[in-house]
Amino acid sequence: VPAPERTSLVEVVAAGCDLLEEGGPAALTMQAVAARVGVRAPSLYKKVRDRDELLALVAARAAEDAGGHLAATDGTLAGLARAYRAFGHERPEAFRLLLSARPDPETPRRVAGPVLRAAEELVGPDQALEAARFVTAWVTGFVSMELAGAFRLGGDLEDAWAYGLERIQRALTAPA
Amino acid sequence: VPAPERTSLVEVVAAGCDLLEEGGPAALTMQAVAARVGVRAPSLYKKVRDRDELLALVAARAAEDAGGHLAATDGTLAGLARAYRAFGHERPEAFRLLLSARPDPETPRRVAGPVLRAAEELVGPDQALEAARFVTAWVTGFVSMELAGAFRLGGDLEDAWAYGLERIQRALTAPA
DNA sequence: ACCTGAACACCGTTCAAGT
DNA sequence: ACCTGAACACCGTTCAAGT
Repeated sequence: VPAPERTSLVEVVAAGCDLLEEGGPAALTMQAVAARVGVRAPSLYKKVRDRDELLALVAARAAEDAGGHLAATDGTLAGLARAYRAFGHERPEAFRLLLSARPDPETPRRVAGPVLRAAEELVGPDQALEAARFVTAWVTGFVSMELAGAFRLGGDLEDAWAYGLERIQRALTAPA
Repeated sequence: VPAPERTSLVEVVAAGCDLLEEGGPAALTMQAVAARVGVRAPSLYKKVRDRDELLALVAARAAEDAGGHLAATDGTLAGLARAYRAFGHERPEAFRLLLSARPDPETPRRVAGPVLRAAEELVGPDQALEAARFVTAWVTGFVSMELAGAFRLGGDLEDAWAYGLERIQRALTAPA
């Protein structure tokens, strides 16, 4: 006797995203997700192999959302950097998860695309990859430390951001 | 009737460090730590309020160890960057914990000292803090992404490292 | 064909009872 | 004064039994 689904994978992943942002990874329990989609925990294993796979799916959706932020910019390095930082401020837990979990190998490629194009615009195709990694590492590190509260020596964070962004642009455009 | 201690806080924290590096945060359970120091789990609560405090102590020791790496360099930005990266390679889990957990506010200050001095040497006292944050963010981001396997577009990672380091030095020494 | 209660192993934590 | 077994609440996961 067939029985209709009472929820869907999309709904489960969405509930996971919400719980993650509301209470961190520890709040993303199978029971909490199940309760949120109106089902009991064991039913989730029809949609998902285990909690780790659910976390990976949540990370993949976070990557897509971050990619959306990037796609909505003017495409300059400064615009992309600002957008990535803004995403980190709006969804700190998703941002952190992106750096710890490994989503499927395809999604990050879509995120890296805009950065790679902006870098190529600035330094040409030969150094585009290195330049993109240079910018990405700086932004990722800056936002990670910011979110972790690791900038503890006083001073203005916005100054540090503007300083870094300006130096990066100068470093990339200056003649060798 | 008094009873002698069968372990010590230092031993407990050391066991925590080892377990963390061997199997990640999930392997750092109270039972595993207890077993490693030859005691039962409830006894740990004589040394430590809860698991979170133990994690914070492990993070603090990781910060001290990282500081040791930095202190053993020539004190240049390049040397400090290389040493911090080397620490990340030797103790990836400790490195990750440093970015997620918050150790006591005093230890990071000792880590930041050498970087701040090297930055001041290069750009003068007015921009020392911003410059130090610039370098630190880049190195932190680079190593984090490296450890997470987030550099997925091929290319040589050592090239990307050298490229970034060289650009940073150029950006900091170039005239405004 | 999905959903569920019950069960199992494991975890963090508490506490009264041992020595 | 520390250590422990037992207990509790919670978690991820499995599975036979329901519909």
